[in-house]
Amino acid sequence: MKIDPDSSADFSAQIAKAIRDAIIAGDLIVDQRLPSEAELADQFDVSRPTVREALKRLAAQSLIRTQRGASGGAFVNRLRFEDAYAQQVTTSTLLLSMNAVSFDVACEARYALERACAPLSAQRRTPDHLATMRAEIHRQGQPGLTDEAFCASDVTFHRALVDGAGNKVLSYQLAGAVEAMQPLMNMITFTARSREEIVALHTDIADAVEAQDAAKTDATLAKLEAYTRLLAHSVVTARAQRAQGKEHKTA
Amino acid sequence: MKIDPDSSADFSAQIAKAIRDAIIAGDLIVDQRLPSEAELADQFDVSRPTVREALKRLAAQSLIRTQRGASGGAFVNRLRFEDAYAQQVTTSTLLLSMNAVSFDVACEARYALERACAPLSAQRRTPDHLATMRAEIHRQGQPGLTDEAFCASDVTFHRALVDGAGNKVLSYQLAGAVEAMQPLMNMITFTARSREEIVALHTDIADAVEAQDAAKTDATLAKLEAYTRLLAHSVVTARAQRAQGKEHKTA
DNA sequence: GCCAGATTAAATGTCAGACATTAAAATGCC
DNA sequence: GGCATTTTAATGTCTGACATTTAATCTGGC
Repeated sequence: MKIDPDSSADFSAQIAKAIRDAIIAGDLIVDQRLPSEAELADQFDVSRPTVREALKRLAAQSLIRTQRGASGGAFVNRLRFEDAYAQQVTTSTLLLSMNAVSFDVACEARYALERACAPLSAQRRTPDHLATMRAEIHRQGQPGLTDEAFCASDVTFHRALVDGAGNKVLSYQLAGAVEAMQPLMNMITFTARSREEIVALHTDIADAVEAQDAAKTDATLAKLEAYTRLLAHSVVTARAQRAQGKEHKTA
Repeated sequence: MKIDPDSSADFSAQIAKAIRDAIIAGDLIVDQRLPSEAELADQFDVSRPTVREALKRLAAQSLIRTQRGASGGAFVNRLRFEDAYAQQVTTSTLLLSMNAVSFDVACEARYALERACAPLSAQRRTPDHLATMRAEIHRQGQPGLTDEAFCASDVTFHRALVDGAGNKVLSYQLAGAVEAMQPLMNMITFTARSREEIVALHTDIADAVEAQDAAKTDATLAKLEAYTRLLAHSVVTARAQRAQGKEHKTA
């Protein structure tokens, strides 16, 4: 592992890349200890602060963990699904907000992926998953719930549906798609009427999943997607009308 | 934004979190310049190296970029889909390899997600996507292709299929699932016979997508998934037999 | 011989100050 | 007014030191 002093990239970025590549290639295995910062500084012929910057880059990606004290150091981290979830959600959320992704595009992606899980979930869901779904449906029906709490419960409901597929890779991939939608969903005002409608659809989904009816689960999810987009569009339309009203006033 | 000197976490981790949260909350907007390192060091009451470690953490997640020189500094980065792809692929690859995810689980997730895209792709694919798919099919039929090159072409083919859906969010989510499978796929030895079979299925998919036949696209993908798993299982079986053979010898 | 407590050592975490390098902005000259 | 030069403000890097944490080691008493 060497770095190029003439490269335009920072030393710390080059060192981080070298170590990252070694981890991906399997040259460094899980729980293996890296050389101490001083030794790495010697090896790469840079100072310790530079090495530290590189290690912090890797720590930010959960690729290593550090431990203080004697027999401490930096260790290759076993990347856990839970760690990856969090990063995925952050990244997905920022992607949507920073790239002006429309509600329709995000919604389409989310439901397309979720419908991919539905047949598997109908087949394999456990009583636990069903219980979570029922509990969230009940919560969603309670009056006095804020829109944010309603959205959060919605996320939990859909995660239970996805987790029902019993495939950790799928759950991981979907975590981003479902949770990243939340800020967009929060723009919607959920009236008593629309909550009623959503709770009814959620109930249909839970029933279909409980009955292990993949086709009905899929069909109901399609309905829910259509209804969600309808709600979002009505928000946009209302907003546009208000804006036009203002325009008339100022004109 | 403040940090807690009594917290068990590093200062640099706390500072990174504070800035990251500010970005997610929208308090810092895209292309906005952060205070200089010296100013941040003053604000948080830490030294400049500590601030730098925090900034490197954020840079590793592509949340900021830095520029040298006068009127340089750290700027909030617009997180691009391309940047996010790369991180997704790295993370997904490591997740699979470090958590001993079985071929079946990964394969199931991948095809479930891909089949979610298929109907949309059949509907919206452009001539460009079809051309890419045809070109890769042609390459896959050429003799003398290494297994690695065959796999790489396979990835390109499937990415064209996914991109055909014309939904950047879907493409982003799928990038990880498809590319992360590559190391697992590379375990398979593709015989002339199996390549022929795969090329035939790919051709069927391209035909179905060109004909905008969503049902047939989906059905053929299902066949391809079944065949891929069959190939993988035969590898596992062969390996087990060899192991048993050895056992007999040594016994 | 064994265990509890004190000591030591090795590592990361943090700081201070300095210099090098870069690139934009200000300046001055013609 | 335009071009070359200088200034300046920022990041990138280095050195050396001290603080803190933690495991291993040593030591003394029983």
